[in-house]
Amino acid sequence: MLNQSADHALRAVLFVARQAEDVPCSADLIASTLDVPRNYLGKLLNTLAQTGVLLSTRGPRGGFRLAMDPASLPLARIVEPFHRLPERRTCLLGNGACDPDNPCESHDRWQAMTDHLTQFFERTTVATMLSGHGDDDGTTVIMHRTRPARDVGATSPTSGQGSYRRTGT
Amino acid sequence: MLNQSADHALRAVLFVARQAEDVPCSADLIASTLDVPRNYLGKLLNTLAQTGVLLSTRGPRGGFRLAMDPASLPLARIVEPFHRLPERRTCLLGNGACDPDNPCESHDRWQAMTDHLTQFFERTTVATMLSGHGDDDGTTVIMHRTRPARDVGATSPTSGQGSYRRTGT
DNA sequence: GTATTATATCATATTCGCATGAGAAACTCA
DNA sequence: TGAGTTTCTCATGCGAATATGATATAATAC
Repeated sequence: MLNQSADHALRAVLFVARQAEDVPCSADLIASTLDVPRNYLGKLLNTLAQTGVLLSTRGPRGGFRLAMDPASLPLARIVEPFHRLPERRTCLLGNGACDPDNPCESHDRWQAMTDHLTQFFERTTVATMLSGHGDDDGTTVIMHRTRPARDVGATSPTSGQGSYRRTGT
Repeated sequence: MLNQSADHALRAVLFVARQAEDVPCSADLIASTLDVPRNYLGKLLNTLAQTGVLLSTRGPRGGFRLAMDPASLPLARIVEPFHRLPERRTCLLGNGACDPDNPCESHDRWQAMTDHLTQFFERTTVATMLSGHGDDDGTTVIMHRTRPARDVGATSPTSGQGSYRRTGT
């Protein structure tokens, strides 16, 4: 489904999101909880911090915490740096035999499937994932981004220094 | 979406399925058409033959043809030897934190997504993929298999020696 | 300001999917 | 039977993803 890096990243963020907001999780804690090699996870957490998903603080009582409201954080934002979601342009028969202007017989069916997949990652937020079992349809669209915005930087959260208000829960 | 091997395999089978039934396609032809390295594709075609998806004949005018009615051939059957479809048992939070008896908060949502994906491959047949654009719902369930049956061997087709009757078209 | 804790970064090892090449085996046709 | 065609099989190369280890850098607490 996802490659290992994306999988680790997603699970790490969900873990961090479940903790109290202002208590950072150390990479050590996350790594041992998820049973992922320490240094390897460190690198993943690092890129998550660079893409503005997590905030990192060094030193004692340091660690990682969410950089934004989990209700505004689609899974795609977490996953994209590690795992390319399928592109709309080419379908199964790819190379020349199929493009949007001159689609092959299989194009529509294949694209319906990949679209479903892509939209799951784009529409599902961290908050949704933690909101219990799937019988409420909290999967409202939060943001539509066509391509990964790589240079997001630590986008300053809505209300001051890393303290957003949790909406639901 | 799929790894390259599964992708090549799928496209190769679709290509073969589009040809006349009794004229085998040589690996050379398929490879050049799909723009895939000859020997690499050969190995893929070989395992497709071993899993009973294709029939291979050697010698002049030899090559590969479908081993069964395309309407009875779900994409999963083609893809499984090369690409593991997601398993139902473990979800996102995997390792111990989540199992079917004691699911995590994210379990249902994640599983709904993976189920959708898995069912696409299990319910969509080669015939469906070639039946034109996706507005008819020809995706009726053909077979339900929970785990890959690796030792299928060349399951003798329904009506004698490799000559099935094509249903639609 | 020094010791401690933790992230950041670099260099390197390992594993696996992808790919290549050469030769063996099987089949057809003349 | 022998030449030609095609799949089959084995051995090997290559590169990216995964993983490890050591050191540098930053923040806190005393």
